[in-house]
Amino acid sequence: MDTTKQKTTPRQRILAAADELFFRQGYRATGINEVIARSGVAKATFYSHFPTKEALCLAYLQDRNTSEYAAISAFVHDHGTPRERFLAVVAAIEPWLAANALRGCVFLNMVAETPDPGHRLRQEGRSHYDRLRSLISQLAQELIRSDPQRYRQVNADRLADDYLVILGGAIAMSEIYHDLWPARQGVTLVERLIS
Amino acid sequence: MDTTKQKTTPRQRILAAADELFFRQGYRATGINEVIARSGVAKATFYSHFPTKEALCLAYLQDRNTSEYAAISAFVHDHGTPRERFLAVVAAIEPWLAANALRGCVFLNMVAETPDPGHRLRQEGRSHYDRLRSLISQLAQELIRSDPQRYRQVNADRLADDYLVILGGAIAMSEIYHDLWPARQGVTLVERLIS
DNA sequence: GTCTATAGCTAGATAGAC
DNA sequence: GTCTATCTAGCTATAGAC
Repeated sequence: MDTTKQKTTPRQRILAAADELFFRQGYRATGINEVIARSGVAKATFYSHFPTKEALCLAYLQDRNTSEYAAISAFVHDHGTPRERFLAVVAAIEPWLAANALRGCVFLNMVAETPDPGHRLRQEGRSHYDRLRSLISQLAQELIRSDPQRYRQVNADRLADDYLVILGGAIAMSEIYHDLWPARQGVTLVERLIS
Repeated sequence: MDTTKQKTTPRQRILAAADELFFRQGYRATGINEVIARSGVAKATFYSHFPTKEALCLAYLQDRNTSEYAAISAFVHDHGTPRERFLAVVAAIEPWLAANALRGCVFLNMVAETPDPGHRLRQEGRSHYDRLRSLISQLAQELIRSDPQRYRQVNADRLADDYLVILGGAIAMSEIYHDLWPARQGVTLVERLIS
């Protein structure tokens, strides 16, 4: 049943239901009827907002892309020093995974269900990690500028590539083991990158 | 019985078809009828070997677990020095992903389609990475023994945890980007672990 | 073992009354 | 916008003739 308030628009309720069900159960495992039932809209209303299930999924991924980046940006900028901000991206993984029942990354899970590399649903995942990579690269540059002598041998872009691999591994292995130790291991690995 | 008359048994053909289709398309996206058609067996024959689709999937994952570990072990032992053998595990990722159309890891993809942490299909993935972790830990111990002075501050188990996160990230990010650069980045990251 | 047929269900998507 | 009814297609799994 629908627990959201009546003041939300049908579109918002549909997207909220899709976000929860697609994330928790997976895309193919979730029927469109289930999304409709949970969002409390009529079937015709759903199809007036989204022509297909895939269109809904794309909108869901785009919303996730925006909201997750906003959340991680906020988390980063809650930290003071350049070193803390740099580490904050990977440090954010552990609480985030814990709050999401260790279901891993929306985009990694989506890619697993979407073999075609050119598919629009996959592109959203690439976009997500590209934005994270840009953020990390920026933070790396700030870090280098904060102590040019110490980090004179460090290349920001190369560092961002390393960081991204560790970040992805922390998420993927936490999902495999259904445990937070890989997320914590990821933090120490990134710390070592700049030690 | 004379097994030379028929080159492959129905069970082998079913498993070969499942391996290709489940891996390429995903588990839920693949219908059991498709598996049956491709394996060239009758429907009743299929159900005499496997009671359910899920049972087939479990057998497929178990076979993959065995064959992939055997392949990576062989690759490792083709290398001479302890350092080369240690690096061989992550170095094997790039050619392996290339040979598998960058479809990533069977077990990571399976986990994405299986939310329930206690599900049998998920346990096979944990088992796979546990075996890799044991192998890496062994190779780390050999490496340390080969030059105790140089590696006196290295802990084999801790090193294996780090290695596993990098390995997982190399695979996951290669799948996201549909590109081999994360796999190559993984090699340099592991090299840095022991430098 | 093979083949066809089909049960029983659910999926995504549409139509019509209100 | 809501509701019910329905279409077509596909799914997993079973049954029966050969």
